[in-house]
Amino acid sequence: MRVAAQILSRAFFQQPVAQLAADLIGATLLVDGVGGTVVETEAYDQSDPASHSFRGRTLRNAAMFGPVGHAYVYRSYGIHWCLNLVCGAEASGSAVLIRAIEPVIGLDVMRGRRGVSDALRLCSGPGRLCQALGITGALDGRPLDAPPFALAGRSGTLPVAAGRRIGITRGVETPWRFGLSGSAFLSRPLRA
DNA sequence: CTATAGATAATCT
DNA sequence: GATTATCTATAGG
Repeated sequence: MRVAAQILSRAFFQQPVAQLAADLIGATLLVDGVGGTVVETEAYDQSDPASHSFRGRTLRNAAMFGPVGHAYVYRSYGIHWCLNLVCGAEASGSAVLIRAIEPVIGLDVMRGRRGVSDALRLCSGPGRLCQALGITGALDGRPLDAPPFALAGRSGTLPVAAGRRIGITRGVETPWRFGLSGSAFLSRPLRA
């Protein structure tokens, strides 16, 4: 078995967005040394009516049309920050939303930022994990292979399940939500 | 356990 | 003026 985690290459981010979203399950994401294992993602691309990039480039979603392997961070419902990883072909407007991670490193830091002690509620949701990891709009467009980010791929094969995305009103039929089967850290259970 | 309201601001119609 | 890739607190079964 492999011990050291792989640094993710440029080619990794140039996969089709749904493939990348599935392959990110099990990856390790850290911000300033705080974070854990990705257990839930959703894919969005420009042909998808649920995507921020659907109506073309705007000031907010500019990072989605920038280089792959960078972050797209936006404010949701005026309150929360949400983290995406830009991917696909260059300037294609594709990104993977990170919806939940299993907290592994820096639990006390995350508890302090979140004001919650229960590990199951620390990072189980896109807004929650951004608060726990200290992700804000200041990180929008930043490369994922340089500080404060650290991202490493999984080593083996994991049971990944797909389902419908959450919180959208258009494109609901597209099964582009992916999660680690059976994980207790999903924002919501995945049903087949 | 499920259901619903309220917060809060950029973007879109 | 309406909508939104959300979360929390609170009320009810």
